[in-house]
Amino acid sequence: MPEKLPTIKEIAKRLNISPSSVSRALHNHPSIGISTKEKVVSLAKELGYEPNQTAIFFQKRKTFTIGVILPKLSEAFFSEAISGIEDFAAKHKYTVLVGQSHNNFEKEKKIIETMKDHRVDGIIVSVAKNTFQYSHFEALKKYNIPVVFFDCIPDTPNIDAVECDMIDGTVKAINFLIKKKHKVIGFINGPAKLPASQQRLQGYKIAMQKNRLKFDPQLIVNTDLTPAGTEQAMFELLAYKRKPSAIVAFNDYVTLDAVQYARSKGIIVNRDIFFVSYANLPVNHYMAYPPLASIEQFPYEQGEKAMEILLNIIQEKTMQPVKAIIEPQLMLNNQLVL
Amino acid sequence: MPEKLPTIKEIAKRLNISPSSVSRALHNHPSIGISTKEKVVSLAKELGYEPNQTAIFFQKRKTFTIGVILPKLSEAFFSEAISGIEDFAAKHKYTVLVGQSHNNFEKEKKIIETMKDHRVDGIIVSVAKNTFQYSHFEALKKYNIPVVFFDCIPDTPNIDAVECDMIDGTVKAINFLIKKKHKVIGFINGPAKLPASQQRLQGYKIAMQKNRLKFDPQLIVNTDLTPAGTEQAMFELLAYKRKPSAIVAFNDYVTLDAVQYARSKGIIVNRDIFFVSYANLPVNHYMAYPPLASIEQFPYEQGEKAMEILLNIIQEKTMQPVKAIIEPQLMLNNQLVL
DNA sequence: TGTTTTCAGTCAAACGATTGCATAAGGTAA
DNA sequence: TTACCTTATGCAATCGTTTGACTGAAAACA
Repeated sequence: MPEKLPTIKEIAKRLNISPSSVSRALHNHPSIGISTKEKVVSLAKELGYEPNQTAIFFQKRKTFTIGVILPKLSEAFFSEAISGIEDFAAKHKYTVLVGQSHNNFEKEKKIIETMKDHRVDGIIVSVAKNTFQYSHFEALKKYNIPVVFFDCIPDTPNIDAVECDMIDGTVKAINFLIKKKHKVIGFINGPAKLPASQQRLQGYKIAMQKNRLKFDPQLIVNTDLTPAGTEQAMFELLAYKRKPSAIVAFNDYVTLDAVQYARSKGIIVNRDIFFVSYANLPVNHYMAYPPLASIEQFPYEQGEKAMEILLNIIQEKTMQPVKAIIEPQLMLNNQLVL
Repeated sequence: MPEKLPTIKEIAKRLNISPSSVSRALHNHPSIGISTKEKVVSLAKELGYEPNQTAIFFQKRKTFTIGVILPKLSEAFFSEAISGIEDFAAKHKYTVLVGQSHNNFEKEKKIIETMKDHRVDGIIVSVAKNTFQYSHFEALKKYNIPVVFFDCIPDTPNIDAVECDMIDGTVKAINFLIKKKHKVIGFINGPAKLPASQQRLQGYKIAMQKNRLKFDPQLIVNTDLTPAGTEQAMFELLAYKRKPSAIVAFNDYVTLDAVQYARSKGIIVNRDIFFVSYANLPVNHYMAYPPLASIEQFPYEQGEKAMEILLNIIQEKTMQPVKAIIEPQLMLNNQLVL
């Protein structure tokens, strides 16, 4: 049943020529006679010859496989991103090995280990939310495995990365709310340690300043991204004497929990209070109380771009570290807000 | 910079012994002297030796990689399933290559091709919604690549598969509604060709019969799973003179669209009409008008099980085709409904 | 005709690890 | 002392493909 697959050697033997000639015939090498080439090609087709990729991987020290490490595939942002990566990779005959870190540092390290063993040609990663030490990525240099970061990227110099300009995104969000006459704007930020949180905060400050509104630190609360953390954050915001009329939240998942909390307190969302958040989840469309607007970060495009950069590094087209910036857009019902 | 990694040969040369001895020393082969073994092990550690997996893959004709083909990672069901697969695989030192078919037959074929080229040890697949011909899976037998199906499985005999008993699931859903005094129960089924639709329909009939309710074919409509298709289906159901007081929908995404439509027509969901659907999406929790109940299909467990079966086949522990049935459960606010 | 070019192909090594078989050294028993 | 066994190790083939160096023959040129 498990019949043996034809090899180059087999073809060579049958045609009484050397394996090297077969190999060259199949690769259109110039120094191979046309008649031999035809014989080889037709016999190869007849036998259903297919090159043994594992042999080639081994021989070429290249696997045409790239590893992708993500926190969670179940977040729409990441499943979109991986589609971008996969599509771009497939176009260039690369395949994708996935690993989910579930935002766990140890797991992330283990995945890197496995991918390194598998000799992937490169890795694309969105760093786990509680990874604050990056030596496991540094270690990959020794193995000549390039890494491209996206979304959640370390604050280390000289790395290749794709990121969305969250300062700009936040400024857009705040400007939008201010245009809608909101003056007291709350901000539920993520964990303070996160670069992503720091960017958002910076954007918040810039936007308030530019609009000559007072920056009130009490309007800034943090969530650890769990529902409980978000509820606590909401509680604090709503208890504050300068109660915000609008809230910018770290992402749509936080918004979901925040809206839930507000509703449970009898607050009517989109009347008593308005939300703007990051991500532009497809489910927003179905929500009864969707955020007023959401900052689209174009995960698919980020994935594509990351893969493009990685490929350039692998093919040694790029030497300098590249940092690609994606411009986020404020979306309202999937329409661009200008 | 790209320093060469140490190999068995290198270790052998340094210790003036043969590569075979090194290999055996590192594998605790019985016939190796204790002193040599120690020398080898310590030098290996010192040099940071790591076996070249690509060489081993090639030599052993085994890649410790399995392919997973799914319609879309962005559906929560599949991202959950892949977590189950990945976790189980990781435990057994396997890695996972992913491909998304986007429910496209051609793409599915292409992915299989690539995975075959990569010499994966096995494949787990949820078949694309418009694949009705399975020769590309059959072809894998020739390459000795076992396939385990889950979720969307072909109606072919003698296949290995994990599936959720949707007849049972549908019966549970209908019984639940009948207990709630609903007598006219509409049913938005998926494309009639789909085995998944056929099972659901059968469950519907069985449940109606058991409860001595008349089976009314006009209460059964189909959607092609697009929002427009679902709207049309809803339109027909609501226009029917025996207007249903409850609707069972093919899955939560269909429900999302159906609810949207109902709301747009001024119908109050969970007062004028009730929904029960399949999938138990996490977002249901956040919906203002969630389905009354949802049939949980345990995607994580399905993934795990599929991987377990596949591993058994790869390790030749199983010879007979296995069909594992997962029992679905009706969930209400993430609580089991009994 | 003799010399150089070109063509069409072969040889053998290499990639890194594994493994069946052979063998040397040393020990033991008859 | 001889025969035999054990233990530790080496040899060489193998997995399938690629590739630099080489060769023999024919074609082209002077």
